[in-house]
Amino acid sequence: MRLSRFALVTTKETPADAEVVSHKLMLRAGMIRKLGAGLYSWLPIGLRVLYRVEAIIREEMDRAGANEIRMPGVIPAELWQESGRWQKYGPELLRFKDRHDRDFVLGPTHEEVVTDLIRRDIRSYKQLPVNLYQIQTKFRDEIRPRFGVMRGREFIMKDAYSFHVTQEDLDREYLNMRDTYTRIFTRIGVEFRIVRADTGAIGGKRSEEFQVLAAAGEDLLAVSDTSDYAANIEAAACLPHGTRPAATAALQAVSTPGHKTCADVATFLKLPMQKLLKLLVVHAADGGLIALALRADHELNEVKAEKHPRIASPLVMATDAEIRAAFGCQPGFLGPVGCKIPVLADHAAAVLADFTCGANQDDAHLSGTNWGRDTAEPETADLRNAVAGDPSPDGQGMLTLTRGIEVGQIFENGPIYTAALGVKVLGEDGQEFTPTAGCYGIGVTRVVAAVIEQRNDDRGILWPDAIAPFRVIICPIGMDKNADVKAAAEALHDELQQAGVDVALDDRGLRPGAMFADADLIGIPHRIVIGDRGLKNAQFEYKRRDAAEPEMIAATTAAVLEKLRA
RNA sequence: CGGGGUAUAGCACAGCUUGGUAGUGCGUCUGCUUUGGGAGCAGAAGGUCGCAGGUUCGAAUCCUGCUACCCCGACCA
Repeated sequence: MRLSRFALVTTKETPADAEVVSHKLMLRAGMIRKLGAGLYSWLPIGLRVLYRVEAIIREEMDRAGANEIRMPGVIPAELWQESGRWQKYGPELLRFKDRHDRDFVLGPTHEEVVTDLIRRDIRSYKQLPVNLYQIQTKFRDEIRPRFGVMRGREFIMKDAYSFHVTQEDLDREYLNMRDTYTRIFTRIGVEFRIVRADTGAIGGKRSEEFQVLAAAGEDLLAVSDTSDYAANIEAAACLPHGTRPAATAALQAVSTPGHKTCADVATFLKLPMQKLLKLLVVHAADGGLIALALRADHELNEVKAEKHPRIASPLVMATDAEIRAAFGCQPGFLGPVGCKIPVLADHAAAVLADFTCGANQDDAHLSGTNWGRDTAEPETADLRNAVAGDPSPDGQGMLTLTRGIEVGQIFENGPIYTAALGVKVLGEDGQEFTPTAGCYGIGVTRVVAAVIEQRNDDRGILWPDAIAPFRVIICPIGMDKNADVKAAAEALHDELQQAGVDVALDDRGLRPGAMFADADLIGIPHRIVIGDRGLKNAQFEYKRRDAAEPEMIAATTAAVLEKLRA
């Protein structure tokens, strides 16, 4: 490819609204341009990277026995109503009507559509298992799109769905996909970690995420410092540990006028947050209210709360009015003593003794509070987010927290969608049964951003060879003035191309500094500089993008190929 | 959805407080010189100042409404 004919626009300056490195570099390198909030055009240089990522995914999915299909992005609402997600899925689901006033959604994921496909075409157990995948544009009306392509509203996803006769076969395919994803991300050349996950909006039982470790990541991960345990904070269990010390202090009212927040009360009473108990009030599963007791320094884990049988799902926090009706005071002064609604205590909160909590009366707290003595023994549950230093749930080591970018997730859905859509297949025994299913996603556009987050320096991107827009760039110096340089550069370009190497020739006639700056910014892994200086000694200059210094090599295509192979 | 902010040339910004006919840098174009890490000089093009109203002799500037975009938060006990 000759850069003079390639639509490439790089910039020295970064547009004001880019915050994270990958977003800045993608804009500066001319990979993407923004159209609207969370909506991006992919320009030639960016598209090349995207296609390479897609190609690796296709190869590995096909190798794993999956079949590529393509479903529509626009889906009739009926299917979503049938699965129940028309109601369950929140405002992230973009809904609209056609000219006949019929409801449609812009697909954020395609369980319903594939399941419908299966329902129509799969008649016999002999047609199973089957794994269908597509690489397609999805739309999710994110609350807050940000970080460029990392959290866009429109994005490209590889989504795969498998259907099985038995749970064992689903387990087999789940592991098959786990291996496939491992191969995909390894080939792409990014460092990742497989992490236990919550099943979220998709639903189902077993699930793991593929996380690219990066400081800019939006997900918090809890990782054991000794074992291989790793989980998304949403799914990291906090097991009960420690026992409650005996009560020593007497229950005592303390005046805390206007001190509503935990931090405020702790400072005012000169107490550590760990000795303070907070009460959050949420809607209960039975339609009433339920109070959740947590240590003041801990955070409620909404995912865990939602799953608790006594708590309403989705989680709804009580309003100030509801709290006043139930407690007779404002939030900020709530406590378990004399509490008229059921109390569910987090394991860590339940082992507190002599703690301070709200007095259920405005401007007052209670010190020296003890479970069992001043209140009933609370029912306990795991309700909080793990924090650094917690024991690892597998009993080995301590948890540390790090950030990650979720680039893939695999699920065992089980029969939820097949049952909801009434998929019936004839079994070996002549009886109808409902197949069980799994689904497996990769955020293709996000992978591109995640790789950049992990691989960049102050000059630009450092692409791994596998997904670089070009593997090698030729920078001829003074090409327009020097016929030898021009001839050598063009010959090398043509010969590399014939050898199947994806090569760019910078024939734009720029000054050397500008050429080098662009090559570094765009992140091309290998660079050949051809100048009359080197040519006199029959030499090219070769530099790896990540090497400190260039080296001189013989001015032959073979010598260049040798370097590319290394 | 709540809070905050921004909107002026392709990009980044100044000008607005105190109303008077729109500017800087980068980029782009032309010419000459230059050519191993984003060149120098000279010249040039490019703006309905987000949109709609209002105030005023006069509005980028003041007022009202709208729209778009960005940031923070959505755990608060």
